[in-house]
Formats: sequence, C-alpha cells, structure tokens
Amino acid sequence: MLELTYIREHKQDVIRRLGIKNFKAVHLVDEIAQADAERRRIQKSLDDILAESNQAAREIGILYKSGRVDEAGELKAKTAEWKVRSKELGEKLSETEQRLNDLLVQLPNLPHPSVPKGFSAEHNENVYQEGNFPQLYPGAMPHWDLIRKYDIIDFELGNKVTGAGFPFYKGKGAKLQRALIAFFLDSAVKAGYLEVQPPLLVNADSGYGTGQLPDKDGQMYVVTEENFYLIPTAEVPITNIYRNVILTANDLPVKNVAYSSCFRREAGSWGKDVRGLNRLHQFDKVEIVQIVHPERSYEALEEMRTHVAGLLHALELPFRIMKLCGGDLSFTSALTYDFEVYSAAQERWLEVSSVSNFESFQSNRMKLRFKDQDGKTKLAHTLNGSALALPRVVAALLENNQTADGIKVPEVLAEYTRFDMI
RNA sequence: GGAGAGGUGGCCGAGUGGUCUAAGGCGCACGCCUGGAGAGCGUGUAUCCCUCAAAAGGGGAUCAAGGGUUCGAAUCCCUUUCUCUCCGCCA
Repeated sequence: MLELTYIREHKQDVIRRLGIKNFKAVHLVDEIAQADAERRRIQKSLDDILAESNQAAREIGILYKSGRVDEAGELKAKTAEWKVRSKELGEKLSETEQRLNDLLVQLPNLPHPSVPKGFSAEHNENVYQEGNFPQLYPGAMPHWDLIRKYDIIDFELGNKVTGAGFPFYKGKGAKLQRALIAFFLDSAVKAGYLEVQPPLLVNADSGYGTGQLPDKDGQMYVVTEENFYLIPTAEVPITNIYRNVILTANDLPVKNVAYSSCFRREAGSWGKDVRGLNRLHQFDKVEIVQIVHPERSYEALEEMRTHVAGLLHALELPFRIMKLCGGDLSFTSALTYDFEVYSAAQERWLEVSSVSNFESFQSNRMKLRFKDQDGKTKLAHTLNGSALALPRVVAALLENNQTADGIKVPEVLAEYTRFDMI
C-alpha cells in the first residue's frame, strides 16, 4: 500500500498519477485524509489520558509505600473515570485504524512517470523485439495436437485424476520440464541469486503481504481446514520471508530465486484462447525476487529484464518486451515489462514473464525495511519477475521447433535433457 | 495426536504486582589510551505512533500474539500460537 505520509502531502499528485491507471481516486483519497486526521485526533486524546493515569498509578504506589492509605484511596477513585474514557477511546482508535487501513489497501500503486497512458493490452509499448517468425513445414500443428502425437503431455489423464487444467507430463515431456527448471535455476544462480525452495502453501498474513489478499482473493485455492492458501506464484512465500524484517544497507541487494508449482483458479477467464498449455490451474515457474535500496530499484529492474531476455535468447525463441500501459498495469506494480514469445502454429504472442518494480508498495504493507548508511530506517524496494513460466515456453518450443522428423530441442536444453529430438 | 516444560532487547540471561525508566554479560558503534593492534576505561546501542516547521524535547505503545483482572502487569487469569523433551504415527 502507499505510504500515508506521501498521500497526506501529495494528494493531487496521487490522484493525477492514479488517473494514468484509470483509477478514480478523488473520493478515496478524501476519505483517507479524513480517517487519518480523525485517527491522530483520537490518539492524542488517548495518549493524554493514559499519561495522566500512568502518573496517578505511580503516585498511588508511593502513597501506599509510605502508609498514606486514605490519600491513595482518594486518588484511586479519580482514576475510574479515566479508565472508562480510555477504554472508549481505545476502541474508537482501533476502529478508526481499521477503517483507515481498509481504505489504504484499496489504493493501487502509483505508476512510474514513464508508464504510457492506455486502457488495455493494445496500448502497451513494444520496447524490444528479437528473432524471426519460424517458417513451419506443411504438416505443422498447434501444441495441443503435438503433445498427443508424441504422447508427452496428457490432459485427459489430468481430467480423470484432478480436473481441467491439471495435466500430466510424461516421458520426454516430463524430462523437458525438469530440464527447463534446471536451466532457469542454474542461470539465475550464475547471475547471483540465492536458490530457495519455498512452501507451496502460505497463511493469510503472507497473502496480504504481497497483495494477493484482499483484492485477488478468488484467484487462490484455499485450504479451509487450516486457512492456508496455495501459492499462485513463488513470489508470495519468497517476498514474505522478509515480512517485518529490518535489513541493514549491507544486506542489499537481496536476490532470491525459487522454483515452485503455482496454483491459480483463473475464475471466469476460461475461453477459446486458453486451449492446451496456454492457461493451466497448476503450472511450474522459476521466479526471481530482488530487495534493493530505493535509489537502485530501476537499475535492478533493467538488470532483471536483461536476465530474462537472456533466457529467451538462449532458447532461441522469438520474443518481444512490452512496457505495460497504465490500464494494463497490475494493482501493485509501478512499472512492468511483459515478455511474450511467438508461438508459430497458433500465430500468437504468449506472455511468459512479467518483470515488475513495486517500489515501496509491497514493503510498506509488509514492513520490510532496512537501516540506511545515515542510520535511518527506510522501506526497501521490492521487484520480481518470472524467469520463466514453463507452460507457454513449452508451447512455443514445441510449435516453433517442429519438423517432419520430430521436435528439435534447443542446444542449451539438450545438455539437461540428454536428447535433442522429441 | 498424547504428556510435560518453556517463549524477556541483535544474542545469552536475571526478573513471581509498584523507581522495570528491564539487572548483568556478549556483540556492535564511537571516544580515551597505544608506535599499531588488543586489553582496559568511558559513552551509546530497539521498533511504531502522537506532538513539534524542523531539530531537540515531551507523551503513548510494545517482554510470543490477542483478550481479561487491577489504581498499577514482564510478573496473576483466559485464548491462540510457536519452540524444546518424552511417547505415538510417519516419507
């Protein structure tokens, strides 16, 4: 969430910049300002009363010790009123705090000044593109047919055992998955990331920390018995490692990489464009996370962008990088690059990675801070990106590399798969 | 899952209702001392909120978390949670 002091001092700026995200903030910002003022007013009264009663309690103690019981009794009688009053104020305070917080979490992050205006994906800005669209041989087919032909991914089996969107990977299909994961992890470790294996289920606090809750509640699978959430991305457990943590300036930058399965309900988004591997309820992803000094977060964003581009380049896939426009930018992000690979048989661009700078939006909610050189405690900036999500990369690899004699495995992967044709 | 013992500052650890404004130690920072280092000596060493133009100062909150008893709670009571030991189950 946004920092309250920033909203307090830059109301107009907040409203204007959220306008770029097509978010009408006028009313909300006003309500926040009111709740904030009220909260401070109540706290002042409460603190004053508590100061008085603390003073009286100390005096009573001294009176008892010196045997002046009558005087102590008189003073005690006086405290009764303060007690009632402070209880009232305490309740009002937490109520107002709760209201203020409920309002604050409704405000999206401010977009970076370079974010283009726009309402949807068509207004995203293509900032980089490489590779040629492959010329497919006459019998070429989309990946949902290829996986059947070579019997490497089985959706029917997934339907039987679980349901739609939970496929089985078999034989070379399973090995291809393993190879991609290993390649992605190794690349990140080479780039200085610490490899971490996170839990796949998290508690509600973690969901709030990274912003999945409350706004994307319906997108996560819930284990109701324990009130756990299945992670939609490794970003959630990894970033939450640092919830309520104060790092030192020397700890920065923190660079973590994690492979995990990801679980998404994708409620309401099922349709014709999501056949095969294009959209799944369970999929695999390698995620990179950085926690950096606020002054260096855009540098880190570019570094991550270069890293992800390097992976796609190594896989020899044609891809482009889109800078998201205001309307397409997520609730929590200040600046996002989407990576899209070209899937030749579908003749479509498929999003395989999203690299974002959240600035202090996540860290404010999570209380992720660091002690700077000047001795002050400040909010760190957080960033993350997929490096990469597997299913659509697999879809593109299968479609783009198909030949009459089978599917070619890119050279970098063959080291891991130990086969070069499917 | 059952039984028991616990959770105190960056760490160890004292503290069973009133200067706890949390002893003492370790660590860390700075200063003195030293040719230099160490030892020694001294000083400092959390977070959040309010007040203040700012700084200083002042006030409030925090001893796992939440609630309660009391004029007053680290200390007493309740709930939750986590850790450890033993038993059970188990990849």
